[in-house]
Amino acid sequence: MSLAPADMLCFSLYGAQQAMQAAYKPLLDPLGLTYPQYLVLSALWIDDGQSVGALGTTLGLDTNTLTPLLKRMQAAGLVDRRRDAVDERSVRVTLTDRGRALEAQAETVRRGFLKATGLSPDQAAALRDRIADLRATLTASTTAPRC
Amino acid sequence: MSLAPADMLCFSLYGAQQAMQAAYKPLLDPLGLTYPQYLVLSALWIDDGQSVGALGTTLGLDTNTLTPLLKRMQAAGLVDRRRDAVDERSVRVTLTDRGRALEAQAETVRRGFLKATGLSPDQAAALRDRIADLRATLTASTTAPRC
DNA sequence: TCGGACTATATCGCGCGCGACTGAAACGCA
DNA sequence: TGCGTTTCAGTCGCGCGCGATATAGTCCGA
Repeated sequence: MSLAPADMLCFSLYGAQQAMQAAYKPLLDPLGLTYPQYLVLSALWIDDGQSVGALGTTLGLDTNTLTPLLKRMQAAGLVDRRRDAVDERSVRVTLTDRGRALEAQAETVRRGFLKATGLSPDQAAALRDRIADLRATLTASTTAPRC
Repeated sequence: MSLAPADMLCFSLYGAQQAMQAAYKPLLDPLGLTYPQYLVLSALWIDDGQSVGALGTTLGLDTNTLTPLLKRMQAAGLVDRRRDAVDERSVRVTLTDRGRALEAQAETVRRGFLKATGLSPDQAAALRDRIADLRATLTASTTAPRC
């Protein structure tokens, strides 16, 4: 009557995410980055100087995860954290020269990961959209279980 | 030149896995289980008395994760851990009555999660297979990067 | 303008994952 | 038989995620 982990949608997701991070490891280790740190940089390369909260919205993380993570990145010399002069509540996260310079390596990382997936760019985009849809549905059903 | 997290396949996976665990939370909290603990039980419901290593192969986890996890489950009265009488190196993990009894709730959990995905069983199975393929490819490319 | 509500970030505790290492038991071969 | 090798589990350290809580800054209405 029970289902084996391997037959569950949830487990495929769980395992694929771990395999994804494992695949990134050899690509990111030379840069001294963890995967979540790479995500933060990716967000800042698009839009530097975001607040902690804005980063959290982009990445789906709360400050309890982001604050220590950003402090480690600051200690590594990748970003600066400074209180906003206008609104002292918010903290602006900006790239250092070192953080900005890593963008030059990003293309190599992306190509390496795409190669590891064995997918064409179109296939990868299609699967990405399917999974993103699943995420959206799950999030919606969790945050608003009524109706 | 850079890609936003939302446009990356890896990020959709990362976010979907978090949304998946969040969707499971209201289903598993009443049972006093975390998601990895639910996976362990699922594996034991199929095949009770597995060794720690066998569980690790099934779930893609090593003993550094499993041993503390299983100890917590033992403390919660869900499983027993006993050295194999024949081979004293391996540890057999067996369900307690309490752990076995939870299988009765599993169907409710499964239905609740499927509903949260908004997918039909066929759609869920199809997506599961696609994601499992991705996982297999990623794992293969990571463990054997030569050739 | 003053006080309460709201907002943004930070802190704490705990459960994973995982790399690196340790130690004990079983195996295999000289 | 004895010793090196292999196998299995456990331990340690650290970086996430996240629920719960704290604190400081801002806003808004009486």
